[in-house]
Amino acid sequence: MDYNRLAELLFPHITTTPADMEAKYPPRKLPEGAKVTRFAPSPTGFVHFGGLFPSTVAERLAHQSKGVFYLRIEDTDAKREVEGAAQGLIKTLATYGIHFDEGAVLDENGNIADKGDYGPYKQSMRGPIYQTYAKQLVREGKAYPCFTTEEELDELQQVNKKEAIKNTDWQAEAESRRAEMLARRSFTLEDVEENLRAGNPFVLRILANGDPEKKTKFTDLVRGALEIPENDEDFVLLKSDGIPTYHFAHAVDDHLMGTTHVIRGEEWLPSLAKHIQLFSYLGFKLPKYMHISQIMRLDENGNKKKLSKRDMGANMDDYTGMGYSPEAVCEYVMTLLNSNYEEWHAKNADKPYTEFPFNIKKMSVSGCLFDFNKLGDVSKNIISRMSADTVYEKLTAWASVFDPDFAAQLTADPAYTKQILAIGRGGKKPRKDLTTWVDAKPYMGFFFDPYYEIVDGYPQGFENADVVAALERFLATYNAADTMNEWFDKVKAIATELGYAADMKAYKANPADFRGSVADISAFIRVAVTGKQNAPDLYTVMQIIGEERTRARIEAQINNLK
RNA sequence: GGCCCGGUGGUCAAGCGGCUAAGACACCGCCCUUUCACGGCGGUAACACGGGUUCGAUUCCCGUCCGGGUCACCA
Repeated sequence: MDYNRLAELLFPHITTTPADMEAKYPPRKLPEGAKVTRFAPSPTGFVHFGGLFPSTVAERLAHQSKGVFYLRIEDTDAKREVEGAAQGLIKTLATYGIHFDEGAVLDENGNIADKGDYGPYKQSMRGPIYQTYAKQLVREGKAYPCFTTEEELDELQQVNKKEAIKNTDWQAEAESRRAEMLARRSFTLEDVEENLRAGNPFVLRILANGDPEKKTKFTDLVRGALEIPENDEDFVLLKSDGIPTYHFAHAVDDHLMGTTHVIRGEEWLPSLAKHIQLFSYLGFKLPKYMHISQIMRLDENGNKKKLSKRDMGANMDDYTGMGYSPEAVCEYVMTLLNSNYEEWHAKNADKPYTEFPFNIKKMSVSGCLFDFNKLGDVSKNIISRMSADTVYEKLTAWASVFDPDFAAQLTADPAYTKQILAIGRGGKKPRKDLTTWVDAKPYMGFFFDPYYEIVDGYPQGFENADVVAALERFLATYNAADTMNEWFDKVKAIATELGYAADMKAYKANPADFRGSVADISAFIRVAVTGKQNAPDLYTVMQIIGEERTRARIEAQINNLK
């Protein structure tokens, strides 16, 4: 067969050569050891937790090595593309600290633009580049056109219909596919000319020369030594619209763009054979690969499943609404990514995670379960270390979007709100009341009159009259100017007066001797003032709320209970 | 079903031929405490199984089992 002729037939409009491309996209000039990595999402939806993973690794590796981290939009499947998804991706990634040096960026109008010398960074704009290499492969007899239509193929591939998967005769399936593939390979130039004249679309397939019985040794940076069977499948390089498949685009782009480390999910491992073959056909140097294990969730049968779009916690845009700050999520990701992160963080509590020396060798090979408990713990610690001012800013920013009514309360008197937020904050052992911003309202809502309500009720085992008696005495002696000790002494005096134990030890020794304890008296007052049985230090709370409102709340309760 | 990857407590995980098998989260108990939140102390709980190799296997090899991934003109 005259392959040059075939190439001209197939790609008459392509006049560029691979050499032209190499000249246009020369190797990058970077210091020794600098890594070039990328994140290459397809704009089909939101950023997935499972996508934040590899992108965090890629970002860390590039920036830690003074290399380049770029964004490439893999929009080769027009059918699945979602309007505006690429823009959303960029914004979401940015909130999680994923910033790109190069590639697709948002311009001032919010549109996707290119930044850097290796573009375009949208694959749909790179048709001629791919076709240049495609033409070359045809010339070399390494790729061929296939005029079999998608519909015809579908009939052969009932295997991929999920429902049929169990009843499939795999043996027969494989054989018929193999036969089909071999049949596709035999054609004449005349066949091609005829199809072309008839306007029939074709896909370009690789002419696979591998023997799956033969394994090639391969080293993955996270998984170590691997044995990859050679590829013998004539997979598609160019779809009938002239746009490449992932495999082909991966080879051409990562070569031309100078990617040194390909970081992607482990679902790509089975395709690795194809990529090795392609790079070899194209005469490209194979980049280093890291296949990151996936994040899992538990299904109803207790089995692990890969975290998918619909799962809780999958959509990165949801975390904000759930009240998690991006720092918390990033730190949680780090704990999963590098097992020694927590140890480092314990010693460097004040440093941002970006200073952590990220190490490929510390990455886990097996997929881990998403753990909200752990995320919560990380988040709680982060919030506890913030200053009252910082919490005020973040909380009000969050509330202004997700709970405007609450935001209005919080910002009505910033000094007041900050006083509340300062309770137990600072010092070695700060309180850890807030796991997420969502917790703030139930925790501190009672400080604001509109949210004050009796939610817990008074302690069990007491009559309303008991509560009223205690509250009335308290009101009679209450002086907002008292110190904490004076204040509590008065509470104790009330306890004694009403037959409650003022001393907890004495009460615990002989509970039957008393009506209750000073703890109960405190609880009565606490519920009256805060509406809850659990709250931060009562004296402090009353100081912040102020004498007038404290009295008003207690009086209202007395009237209510009478 | 073929191929590939994996298997240490409920979860995340240290471990790299010799240890009473770390630590963190979660859970439970005790202490502190007028409640809560912290903090302190302690506890329950693991090397999937069977064969090798070896003086000795969680660690190396093989098999079994289990789990995951993948088998498109999707990425």
